[in-house]
Amino acid sequence: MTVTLSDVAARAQVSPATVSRVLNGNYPVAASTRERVLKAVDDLDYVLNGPASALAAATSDLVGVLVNDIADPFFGIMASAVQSEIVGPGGRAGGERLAVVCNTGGEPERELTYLTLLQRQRAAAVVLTGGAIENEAHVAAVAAKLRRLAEAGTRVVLCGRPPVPGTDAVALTFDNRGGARELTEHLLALGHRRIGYVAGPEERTTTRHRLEGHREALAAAGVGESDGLVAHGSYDRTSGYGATAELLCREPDLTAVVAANDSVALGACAALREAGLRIPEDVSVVGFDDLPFSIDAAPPLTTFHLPLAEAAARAGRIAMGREAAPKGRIVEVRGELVVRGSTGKPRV
Amino acid sequence: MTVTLSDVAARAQVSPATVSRVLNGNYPVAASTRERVLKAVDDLDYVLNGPASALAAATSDLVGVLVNDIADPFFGIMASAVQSEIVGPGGRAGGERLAVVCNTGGEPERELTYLTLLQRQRAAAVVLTGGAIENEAHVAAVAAKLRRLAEAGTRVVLCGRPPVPGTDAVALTFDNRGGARELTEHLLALGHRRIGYVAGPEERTTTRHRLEGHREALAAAGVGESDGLVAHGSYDRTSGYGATAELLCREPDLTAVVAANDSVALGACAALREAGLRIPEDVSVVGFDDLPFSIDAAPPLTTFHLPLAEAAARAGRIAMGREAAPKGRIVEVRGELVVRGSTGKPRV
DNA sequence: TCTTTCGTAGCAAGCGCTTTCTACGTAAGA
DNA sequence: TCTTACGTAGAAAGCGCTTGCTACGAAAGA
Repeated sequence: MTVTLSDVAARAQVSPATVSRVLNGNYPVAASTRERVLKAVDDLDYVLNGPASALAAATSDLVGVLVNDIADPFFGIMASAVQSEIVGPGGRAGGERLAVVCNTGGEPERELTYLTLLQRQRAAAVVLTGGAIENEAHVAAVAAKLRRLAEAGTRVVLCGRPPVPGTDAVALTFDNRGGARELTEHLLALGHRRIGYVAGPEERTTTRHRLEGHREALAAAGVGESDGLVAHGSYDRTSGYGATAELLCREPDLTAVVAANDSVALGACAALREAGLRIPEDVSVVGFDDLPFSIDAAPPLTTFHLPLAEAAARAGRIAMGREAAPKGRIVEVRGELVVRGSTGKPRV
Repeated sequence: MTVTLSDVAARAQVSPATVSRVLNGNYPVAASTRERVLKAVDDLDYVLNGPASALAAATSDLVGVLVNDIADPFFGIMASAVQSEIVGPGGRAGGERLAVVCNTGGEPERELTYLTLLQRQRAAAVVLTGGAIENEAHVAAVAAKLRRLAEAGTRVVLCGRPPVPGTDAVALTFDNRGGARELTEHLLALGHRRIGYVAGPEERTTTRHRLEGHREALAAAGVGESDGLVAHGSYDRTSGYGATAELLCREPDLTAVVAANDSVALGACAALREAGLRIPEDVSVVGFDDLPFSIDAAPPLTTFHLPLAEAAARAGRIAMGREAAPKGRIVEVRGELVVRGSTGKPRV
């Protein structure tokens, strides 16, 4: 019923082997023969059977991309960049690779499940994005999985995620700690002393690193930090809104809020505004990531720019073997402080 | 080297057939046997070979999702929703399906290429999101491809995309025309008469429908529309910025701008503000889609809310056969006008 | 007691492709 | 002229799984 290789072979009056070789272009075939085959392919509207091909050749053209939440532009941008780099070998028509995007929702089990599913598909490569979950058992499980994948020939690259000890997965990390430090230093330089911090979910490397950077800056400036000034939440706007309202309750006279990321910052702004506070006259706010929308916020967000697309593109290229892995297999991607309208001197 | 079914079979002292049946759970196996098999699977850390399984069973657990741009939350939200609904049959552990997200960039060839790639993978289903390209040849080519896919047993669902004649693909369409009409009616009701329109790219159904809705409203109100008031661009912020600046040049005294979508509206706001105009005191702005960030814009955007996640989730369920297709195979998803701070009465 | 039925398990034939190895004709070297 | 080499094509053996069919013992019905 569906057209197979041998149907094409029959029509072109050659053996199936020859058709396969024409299609893969990895073996010399006389021009006239090739043409005949190509014509037959066209006539019959033949499409290769991927699974059969993958089985026989023991390779696949699937590339997995693990993200926490594809609806979040932070991950969308990276997924997009990875995808644009995973073109197939030789650039042959139709020879492209397919990106399998897996939404883990930040849940450990789903992360492992998807890794197994990708292993089952014999994925050519896997790119893991976003911060990792900090849980000994889970980290060990992930390490084991990544080792298995690597053994099976799947290239593993981490993007914006800390290295996984015990594996030789390439890691492109983000300077979360340094970025947070710069952001807080910026606020301190403006004269702020009572600085609230709306953190991301606990047990996440990204959350911890950013919070650590913040604390480093405070400590370096000799500013004490009361526990009352840190609230945890998730990485979305709603959470930023709620956490900020709570912070405001605990410490009505804070003059600045450091948010875990830009979305959270937007939520924080909304909460602040609702409390009758102006930004930045009454309270300064900073985000993190510099997602596209942060420039359009009211006021535009001071934040820490992360070159997400560039980093992910590089991760994609490394995953495809089109770029050498950095020496040491680990490299930190630099970000940059972007000062916009959401920060200013504290009210007196 | 890698563990195969028969390795497991050997260890569990059963035939490969039995192992397969335990794993698929589609054939009675004695509890004691099953247990033995499961233990062997666990001991050997066995992972099924997806391609082999797909070949033998002539089915796959891949679901394609075509999007224009996964970095755009409009598509990210839909992709996420589809993905959350494509769980496998019976909810068996590891029995989940994988979402293959294909970024077409709105290019016709890439759309076809990806469709072919998904056909090659024998995808279980394909969900096409976003507006379609209006080009006779392309539409015909897509229709042919969708027919082929359907023949091969791949379920095809369109989400936010007009039906494709000549196929029986289920279509969940968005009310782009009606939404645009409501938006413009809202502006007209406020008293606006000189309304600029920043349209999306040409040859796109979404662009055309929204523009038509806008014109319908103008016509119904007896307001003439000069060509000078419409500018085309892409669906992003930058484009909205540029097009608005241009519009402002051509018609300095316009009092409202209708944008093709929220991102474009944000760009429009930026251009307006740079021209020294206040929103909405001097110029009102409306977006479309009601993406999460539009509530945080300055000022919050009046826009037309599209239930993207709900629609895409439904599309996913229909694609998986977990929900019956709507009768007629076509249904229009309703949206809703959301009035926020970016619109007001025109200046006098 | 003899058959029928049921519950389990194995055999073996593929699924559609890739690839090694072999074969064959012709051009080049001796 | 005879060999060697080369370029090209085919035969056939799998790749690792699924599944229709057969087989066989035990329970149930006659």
